[in-house]
Amino acid sequence: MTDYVTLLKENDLKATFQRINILDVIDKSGHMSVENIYEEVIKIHPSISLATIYKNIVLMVEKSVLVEVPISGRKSKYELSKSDHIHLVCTECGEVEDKPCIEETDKVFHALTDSEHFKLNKRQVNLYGVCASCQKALAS
Amino acid sequence: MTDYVTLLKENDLKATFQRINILDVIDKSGHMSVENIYEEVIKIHPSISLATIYKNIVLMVEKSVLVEVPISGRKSKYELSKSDHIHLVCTECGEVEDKPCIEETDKVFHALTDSEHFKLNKRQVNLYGVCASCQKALAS
DNA sequence: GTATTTGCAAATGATTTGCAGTGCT
DNA sequence: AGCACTGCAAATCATTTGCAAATAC
Repeated sequence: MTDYVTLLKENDLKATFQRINILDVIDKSGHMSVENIYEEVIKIHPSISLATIYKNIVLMVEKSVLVEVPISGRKSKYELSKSDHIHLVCTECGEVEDKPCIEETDKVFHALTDSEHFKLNKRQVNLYGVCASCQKALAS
Repeated sequence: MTDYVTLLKENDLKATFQRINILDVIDKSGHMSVENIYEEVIKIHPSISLATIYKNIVLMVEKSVLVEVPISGRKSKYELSKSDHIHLVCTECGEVEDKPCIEETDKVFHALTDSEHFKLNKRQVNLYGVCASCQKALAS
């Protein structure tokens, strides 16, 4: 289990029970919408308010503890900051799966942006399709 | 100038003045938020309502005439459907620029998804950074 | 002890909906 | 003519804000 207390303190955020639970819940699931986070955290900490979830997501995104994953046709999800990767987004069930990023791809991106004098900071690759389990469900 | 009337009719949508103007405005700018679309279209067609803009965007995205471009930390923008490309998103001014997609990158994506038994339908690549003109503005 | 954070309730903002009238084909 | 589309106003849903009480350090 990751040490969320340290992670928070390193980013000048007090280690409250609420924050630790938000991080824990996101980490367990991988990618979650605000609504989903609330539904899960409230099970562990029934008195938490939705406003607290919102305030903390905003704060933790600012501090780069969390990353927003915007998705076509759905609400954004949030994930813990981690090394670059690609998202496979299922358009049926909405699940997001991570795949490691390929080094070659990254080189291509830099080549593209350098020629534009564009100072590249962050890559975001979403591949939309149908996951294996939804394909099965659809076939039946 | 593209023939928006044909484009609409091919997609079973009546060619109303409102829709033609929405398409025209998006095409001219490249990428626009709902708000921006409304601000521009109202100049040409002052009686249009925001509800009509919303209804038509939903409809045209369903019919794949438009594509949603979700962006971290901002409202989604919309563009006309066109061949695959990459978005350079400036985190300062919010402008989005298109770059042609590299064939190699596409092969890599397919390799990644095939191994997952993931049926790939759509690619969405956003590269976030600072555009040339914002770099200049920031330097001064 | 002090500054930050929380939870509540209210405010704001964004998007959707219902419906009567209008316009495309 | 007939159905789809528009515009308005109201409804809903999502997110933000202000403030008094609670908590981390």
